[in-house]
Amino acid sequence: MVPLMTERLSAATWTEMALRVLADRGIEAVRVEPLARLLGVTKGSFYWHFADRRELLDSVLLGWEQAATFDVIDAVELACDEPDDRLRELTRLVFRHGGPLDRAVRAWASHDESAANAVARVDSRRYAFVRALLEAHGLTPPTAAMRARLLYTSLIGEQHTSLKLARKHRVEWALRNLEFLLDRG
Amino acid sequence: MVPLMTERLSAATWTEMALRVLADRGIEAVRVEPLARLLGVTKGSFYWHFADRRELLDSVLLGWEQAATFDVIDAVELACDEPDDRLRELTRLVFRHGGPLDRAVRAWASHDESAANAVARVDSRRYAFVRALLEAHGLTPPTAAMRARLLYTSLIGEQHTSLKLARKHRVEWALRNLEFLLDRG
DNA sequence: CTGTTACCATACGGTAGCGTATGGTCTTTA
DNA sequence: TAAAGACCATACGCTACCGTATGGTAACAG
Repeated sequence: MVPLMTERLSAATWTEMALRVLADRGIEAVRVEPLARLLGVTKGSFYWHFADRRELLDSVLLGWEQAATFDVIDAVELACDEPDDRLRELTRLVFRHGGPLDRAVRAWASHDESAANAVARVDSRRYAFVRALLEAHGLTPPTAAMRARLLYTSLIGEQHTSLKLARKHRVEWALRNLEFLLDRG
Repeated sequence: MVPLMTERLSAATWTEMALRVLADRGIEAVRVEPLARLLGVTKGSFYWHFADRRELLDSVLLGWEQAATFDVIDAVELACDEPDDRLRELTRLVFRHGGPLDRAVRAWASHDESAANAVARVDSRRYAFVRALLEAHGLTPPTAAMRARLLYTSLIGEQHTSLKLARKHRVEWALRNLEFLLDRG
C-alpha cells in the first residue's frame, strides 16, 4: 500500500468513532477491525493507541459519562433560571436530543458491570439535579424525592418504550404531566 | 462417544434455555454451540430442530411476547378486581418479578428491529391495560391517557435505572407515587 | 424382523475478529 | 543531517462460532 500519511489519528479519534458506532449499532458493533476500516486505517494504528479492545471500551464509557453528566445539566442551567422552567427545558431536551447514545449505553449496561456502574453514577447525579429543582420549586424534601423519582424514571422509560405516538404529542403529554407534578406537590 | 440416549430434546427445550441465557447474559450470549454445551448435546441436535440461529431468536422473541403480554395482565386480573387495587398489584409485580428478561429483551430491541417490534406490541398492550384501569378508576379519557403514559414509562424506567435504593423503599415510593396519580381532577 | 423416521454425534470448511511481531515511513529533536 | 520517537501497514497464529454433510442409533410401524 502507498503510505500517503495525509492524516494521523489520536486515541480521541478512535473513541469518538466508537461512540458513534455505539450509538447507532450497539456495543457489539464497536470492534477494532471494522472501526479501523471506518477510519481508513488498519488495526496496527489501534494497538498503538490502546492496549486492547477493553481499553477502548473504558475510554468510551468515560467519555460518555462526562458528557452525559454535564452536557444535559449545563444545557438546562444555561437555558433558564427558574426551577420549573428548568424542568420544562429538561423534559424537552430528553425528547429532542433524547439519546440513541444514552439508550445504547443503557442497553450495554444491562450485562456489563463497568457500564452499569457508569450509568449508576450518571443516574444518581441527574436524579439529584431533578430532586433539587423540585425542592426549589417548593415541594417538601420527602415529596420532592419521590416525585423526582417518578419524573426521572419516566423520562428514562420514554427512551426505552416503543409507544407509537407522534413526537409532538409525546412532548406535549410529558410537559402536561410535568405541570401536574408541579401543581399538586 | 457412547450414545446413551437418555433424553431427547425438543425445540421448546432449546427455546427455554435460550430464554434463560438471554435473561442473565444478554442476547449476544445466546449462541448455538455454547447452548448445546449447556444442554449436554452438540449442535447436530440444534440444526435438526432449527434452520439457523435466527430461527431460534425468532422463537425466543415469540415466547417472550406471549408470556410478557398475558402473564402480567392475567396475574393482575386474577389477584384482585378493583381498578386501583389492580394498579397497586401491577406496581408491586414490576418490582418483585420485575424482569431481568424484560430488561434483556429491551436491550436487545435497542438495535434489532424484530425485537423492537415485539417490544412495541407488548408496550402497547400493557399501556392500554393501564389506561383502561385509570379510566375505570374514574379519570377522564384524556387524563387517563396521559397519566397512564407517565405511570407506564416510569415503571419501565425503574427497570433500567440503577438508582441505588433499598428495594423496600423503591416499592413504597412507587406505590405512593401511584396514589398521587390516582388522584382525581 | 425389517424398514422408516426422529434425533443426535462427528467432522469439515469457512468467516470474523483478537492480539502480536516486525518493519516501514513520517516527524521531531539533537 | 543523523538519531530517536511517533504512527501505521502487513502478515501471522489463534479462537469462537456458523452452517453443512454424513453417518449412526434409538424407537416405532408394518
